[in-house]
Amino acid sequence: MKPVVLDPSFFKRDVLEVAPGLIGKIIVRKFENGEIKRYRITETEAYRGEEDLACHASKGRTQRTEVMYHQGGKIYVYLIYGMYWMLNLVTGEPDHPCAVLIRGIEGFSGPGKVGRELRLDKTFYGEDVAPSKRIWIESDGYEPDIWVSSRIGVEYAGTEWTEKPWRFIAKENK
DNA sequence: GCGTCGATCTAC
DNA sequence: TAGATCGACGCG
Repeated sequence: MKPVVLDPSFFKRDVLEVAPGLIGKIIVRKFENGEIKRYRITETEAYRGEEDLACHASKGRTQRTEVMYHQGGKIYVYLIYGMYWMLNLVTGEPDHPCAVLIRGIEGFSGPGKVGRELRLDKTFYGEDVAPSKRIWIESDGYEPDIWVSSRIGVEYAGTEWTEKPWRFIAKENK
């Protein structure tokens, strides 16, 4: 099937639909030299609103979390441990601060490696996910079976939120 | 202003 | 199992 660019409406749904929906989709990165690379998404995690203590928005609306309060289809990046840029895609309607963390793409397992491969930096913050920009998503109709588990590295949020089955992995990849 | 810590990865 | 490395956040 010929790849089609995902419509912005894809992201304006609940993050618990978008996160598994992104598994098997293709993330496209246009680099500064014009080179375009495509990577199939193999792993995602959902972060869902202020009540989700693992979500950065649980701290409220700040300069850092601002973009999550916008409508779906924008990029939320942040620096972690002083060296890794995490790639997130904002989902849902305005004032519902949710985002999907891209934890893995084909050939690169782990969100830090994803950010490094895609050469992210702070200038991606708030950018639209669109072919006119540097990052967008395509579908070629491939829909792998999905494995679900709890989220990684969010123990600080307490067991209620750590145990949510909000991590999605392409089964063949596992 | 200052201390703490993090949605990670790598090497020892 | 600890170190890299720095911005956001909380406290004062």
